[in-house]
Amino acid sequence: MASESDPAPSNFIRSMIEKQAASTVATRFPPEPNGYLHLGHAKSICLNFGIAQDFNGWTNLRFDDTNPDKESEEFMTAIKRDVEWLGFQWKSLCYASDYFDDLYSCAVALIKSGDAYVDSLSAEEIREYRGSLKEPGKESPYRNRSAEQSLELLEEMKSGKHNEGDHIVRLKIDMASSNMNMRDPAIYRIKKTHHYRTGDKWSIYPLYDYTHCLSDAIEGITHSLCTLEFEDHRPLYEWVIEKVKASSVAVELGSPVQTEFGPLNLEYTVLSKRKLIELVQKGLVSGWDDPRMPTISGLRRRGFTPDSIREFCRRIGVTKSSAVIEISVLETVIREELNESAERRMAVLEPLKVVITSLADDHNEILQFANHPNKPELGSRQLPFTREVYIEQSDFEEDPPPKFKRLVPGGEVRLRSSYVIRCDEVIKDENGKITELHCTHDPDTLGKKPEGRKVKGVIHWVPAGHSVKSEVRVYDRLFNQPNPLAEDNYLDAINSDSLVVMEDAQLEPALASSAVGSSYQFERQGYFAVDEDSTAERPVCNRIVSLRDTWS
RNA sequence: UGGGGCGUGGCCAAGCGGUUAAGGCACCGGGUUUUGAUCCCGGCAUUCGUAGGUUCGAAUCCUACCGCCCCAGCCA
Repeated sequence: MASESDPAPSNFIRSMIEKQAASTVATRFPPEPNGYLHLGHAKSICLNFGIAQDFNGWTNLRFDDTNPDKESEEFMTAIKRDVEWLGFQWKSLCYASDYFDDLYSCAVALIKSGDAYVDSLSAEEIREYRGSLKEPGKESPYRNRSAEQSLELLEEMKSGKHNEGDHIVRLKIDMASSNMNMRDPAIYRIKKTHHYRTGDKWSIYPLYDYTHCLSDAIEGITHSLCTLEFEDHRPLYEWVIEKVKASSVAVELGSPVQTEFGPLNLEYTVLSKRKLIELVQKGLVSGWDDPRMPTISGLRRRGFTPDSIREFCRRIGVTKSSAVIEISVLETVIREELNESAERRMAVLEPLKVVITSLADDHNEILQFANHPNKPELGSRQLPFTREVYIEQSDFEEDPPPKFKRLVPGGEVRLRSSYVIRCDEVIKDENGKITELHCTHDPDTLGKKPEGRKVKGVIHWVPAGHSVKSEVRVYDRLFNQPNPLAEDNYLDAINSDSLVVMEDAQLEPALASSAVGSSYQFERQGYFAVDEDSTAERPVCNRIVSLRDTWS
């Protein structure tokens, strides 16, 4: 497992910073509070906070709250929790809305300097005037109206005198630019929505391209790291800061530099907030923290740890290409961590009763079980061995496939940390369904190999009268396609078997009072975490990940 | 035939003119094992999208071509 001493791997951003020998490295993680954080954000968080840490700098958490239609306090709360849970501390908690007054002053200054204007074209007209990828746009007839007139209209927009869509503030750049972002981008729109933080003060809200760069500059961010899709926005980012600096506004601005890195893509899932919102809203998952979701909260509930997610981010690297990461990378990081740290327990997910006829009805032999096969310091626990036990249905086959090394009629198998048993009789009901097995045990096999023969198989079990009935939720990938977006509709690729509930699982008694969130290895099956749906009478466990399986 | 990016093994990814082309995941052996787990040992790119060129020497420099991604929200 990765330790704190594992150095962050080299990447192009770190190399760049090393060459710069900058005095400070100031970054920010700037989510819009319109949803929950997911693995893609984790990559950005680890990059932004990690790189600042390593260069003795700092990182702000900034909510990009410029679109009150979609944003809420619930999301801000969840985001803060997730960043902290991942193990990072921000220097300042900031909000783009903190800068609304400054941003407005800057807009006034840009109008005065002739770098912005109020346009009164409709949205459709603006789209037509914008031209296409291959054809230049046309200038709005309002583009050259006087600064005084624009200022007057802006003031009216701000005070709510106009309806949404009536006017808009645009930068005056170049309608013929080959970069669409430079064709007089909009920077303020009328929106008469209550804002969680600023209330009803504003009836205009600034747009991303205008807000983000200035927010970075105001906070003194040195390295503004974002994903590849914003590459085309960089010239605009720089243009805005330069023009505002050249104006006479009394807003102090630093000189942030935007650098873009490749977004994270993970097989068998989707990592776009819009689509995750859709999954939640359509009820295709139980919520943002559904253990199948690639959200931080979903992974946490599933049983992933902050360390494992940070290690995942370390392993995938940071480059300028859009990587598609195999799911095995994620599975491996949590397996590696839990293999070291998780205590072993026995649990039978689909029970089959076994009667050991060679034992007395009241046989109750206390056996000792190591909590970890390679770590004696983790201690041991006791488990009674009784006449009736449960084994896994899949550990018995009347007609076994080749190389099957579990229990078969007339065959022997080792009950884990206990005795070797032989299957004497298969009991079935009138439908031919196996209801129980009658076996005999070899009393001379506790802690030693049987005489004169080899028993290859070892299976897990629980004592029938002493086990705890519980619900075990076996999760699988949410989509059945490596790339759900390759479908016409990605929802067609939803895996209908992504959750299988084992209603009759039997846990060994030591698991009865496990704390919510604690995780264990259920021997031979995988790693499981105790879910928050657990009750005192009925624990609920989530399968985090199966054990590696080179047989089936 | 608008602009911006990216192409190193199945998936990531180091590499920055001289290395036998790191490492991880995956996969394939073999050993240990009372978890078909773990652990251990071994294998896994004569080659860096393709074709030319520069150079004593190229994944690294140049040229052309090919492929993939992003951009026409009053979203971020």
